[in-house]
Amino acid sequence: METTVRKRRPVNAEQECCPAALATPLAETRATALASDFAVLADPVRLRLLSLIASAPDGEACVCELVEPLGRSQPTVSHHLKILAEAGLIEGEKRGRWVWYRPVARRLAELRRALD
Amino acid sequence: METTVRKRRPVNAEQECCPAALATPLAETRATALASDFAVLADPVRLRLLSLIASAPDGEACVCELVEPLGRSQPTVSHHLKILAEAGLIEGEKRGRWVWYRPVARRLAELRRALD
DNA sequence: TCCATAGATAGACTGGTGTCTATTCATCAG
DNA sequence: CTGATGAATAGACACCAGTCTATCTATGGA
Repeated sequence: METTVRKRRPVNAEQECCPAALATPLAETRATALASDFAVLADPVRLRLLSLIASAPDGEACVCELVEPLGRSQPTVSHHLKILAEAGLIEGEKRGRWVWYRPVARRLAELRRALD
Repeated sequence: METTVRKRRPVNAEQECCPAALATPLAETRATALASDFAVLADPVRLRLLSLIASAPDGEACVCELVEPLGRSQPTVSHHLKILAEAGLIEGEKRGRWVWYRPVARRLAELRRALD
């Protein structure tokens, strides 16, 4: 598994990747992009999905493990996973009949930085 | 102005105020609350309002200064300010005919922490 | 080859949200 | 007291987003 040594970044990666968004007036385009990212997080099901995936044993979880604890239908869960993936907050990998999702730490750090 | 010495907190206030939300499976109630907070940030006008207020000379701005740069009607701006204030992300103070808004840093830090 | 199963897609329905105009409320100047 | 102005509220409208059921696609076992 190459999850941890993906690209070899220094510890202060967040400092170089993206500016603190609130320290200076946001341009409309950047505000729109940021808002789209936060909109992805603005749903309890997706937040729980993220937390379930991030806290899974190997840092990844298959869809079959996610449907039941969420209490939503399988298509609904699939729908939310797609939204998270399109936002780059998770990424999926198909292995056999199962798809395994894992969080994209860099993107989460990016959003965290935006609130500085 | 008592903005800076509001309650006297140590520097590591974020460590004690709220757990990292993604490190453990989120309970439904907490997920719902967090989602509501992110929903407030999921709008470009509100993000620009936050950035305008946070980057204003004295860390505060009156409504009259915000309407024009946003290109939205005064009631629309007022509407968004209300949403930000109800979420506790900003707070307003009426002085004379004007209302001055400033960011609530503690709340922003809280949300930042939630993405750990 | 055929069936069972994991997951994605399609389409419909409903509730919520951003925006506006019109109006009201509050504060100060004269 | 009265008029002007900064800000909030009310109500209407259009659009988007979350959920479901039904269906389709793909993979592996027998």
